[in-house]
Amino acid sequence: MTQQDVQWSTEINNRVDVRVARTRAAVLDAGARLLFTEGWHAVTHLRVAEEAGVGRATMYRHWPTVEDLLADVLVDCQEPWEAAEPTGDLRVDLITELDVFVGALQLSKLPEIIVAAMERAPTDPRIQAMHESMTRISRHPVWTVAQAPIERGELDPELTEEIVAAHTLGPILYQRLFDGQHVTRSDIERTVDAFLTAFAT
Amino acid sequence: MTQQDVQWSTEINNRVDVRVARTRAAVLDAGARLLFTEGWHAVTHLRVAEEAGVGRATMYRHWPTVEDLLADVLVDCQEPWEAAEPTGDLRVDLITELDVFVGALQLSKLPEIIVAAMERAPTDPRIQAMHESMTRISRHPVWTVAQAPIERGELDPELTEEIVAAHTLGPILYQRLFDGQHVTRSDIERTVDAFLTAFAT
DNA sequence: GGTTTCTGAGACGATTTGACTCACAACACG
DNA sequence: CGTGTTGTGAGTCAAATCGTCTCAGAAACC
Repeated sequence: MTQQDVQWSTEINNRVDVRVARTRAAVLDAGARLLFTEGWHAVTHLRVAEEAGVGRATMYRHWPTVEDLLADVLVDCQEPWEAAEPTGDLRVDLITELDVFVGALQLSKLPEIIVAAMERAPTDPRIQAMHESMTRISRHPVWTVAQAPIERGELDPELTEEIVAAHTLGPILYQRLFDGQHVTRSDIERTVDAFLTAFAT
Repeated sequence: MTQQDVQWSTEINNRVDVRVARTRAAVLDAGARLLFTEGWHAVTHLRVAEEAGVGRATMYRHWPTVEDLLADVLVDCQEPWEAAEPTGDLRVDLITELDVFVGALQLSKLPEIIVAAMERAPTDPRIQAMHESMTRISRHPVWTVAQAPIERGELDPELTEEIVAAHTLGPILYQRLFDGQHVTRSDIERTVDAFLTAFAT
């Protein structure tokens, strides 16, 4: 990187230059659009610059490498995970959470993001970190719901966050990734019931 | 494709030219190596040619596009799925099959292959077909084992191949893909027991 | 041993990649 | 509201890559 490290300091006095904000927004938006329509190999400086109506040089100023760009795009297009209100009924709450999960899988392009991140994760620590954070975020809701029943002894006390995730998110994700088909309400209920039957004490 | 379609007909009188075989073997081997070490974006004509010690022109002769190349690499590095001898004990047989599955996941770079295939599948019908065949192959063993008990009424008669796969391979694959950690014997047993508990009649 | 045919080296134009410059417009700040 | 600062776009540049093609030589086939 011969060019000066941070000439446009992004924020001065805690204030972001309007132009910078505009550029970033346009680019990240265009990047996400390309990622979802053409796959992650379409996310290059050139393509995104064209798509965003932004100069190519500007791209390189903000994101020196493709990894910088892709990492930002991935972070940006992660929709916030709205936590559902727990009713106290474990079965109902699990179904609700998995419903949200499936919604995210279907509406947003989470599978594409997951795959893109997984592909790059081995080589890029930033994306690896993002992948881990995504994993954590996705399993947090079901773990939160399951935690109390475990402590109360209604569920197998051996259960860990990883195991709960594997047996609730796992089957759902498998169906979405490999069968491609829509994950239906009854798929969710079957998964939850199987989990409860197997791990209820 | 201006160059004549098949000048080296690959086989003459059902016999493959030794040189062709050598080249193909070297290239597919190098391609797999690159795929597993640097990810699938490293599988380009140039890189593979260097890695395999083969002329670049030769690459283009055999595999005009990157998709041709990658598809062949993927097909080639799929190890044959040796079917285990069923004992008749459902639990034992399922554990055995999942053991084989986990072995394939750990030894071969199946996850990398899966991810690579998934990434390209939407754009390339050949890779999509390969992805589907891979899916079919992977779930065939567990389905075979589960089928008889279902017919005998020992397992939920509603069970389909997709559902069985989702609830056996799903959790295992999730752990491998997202936790990255080694899938242990007890993980397999837990998965099988959960499945049996949930779906035994 | 003669013929076929596969290979490697290299050349080629076209395209892509990063890096850089510079004039200009838009912002921030007094 | 004017002035100085700073991000931006257009465009240039060398280097690398892509896909194609030619050609001589080596090696396989018969």
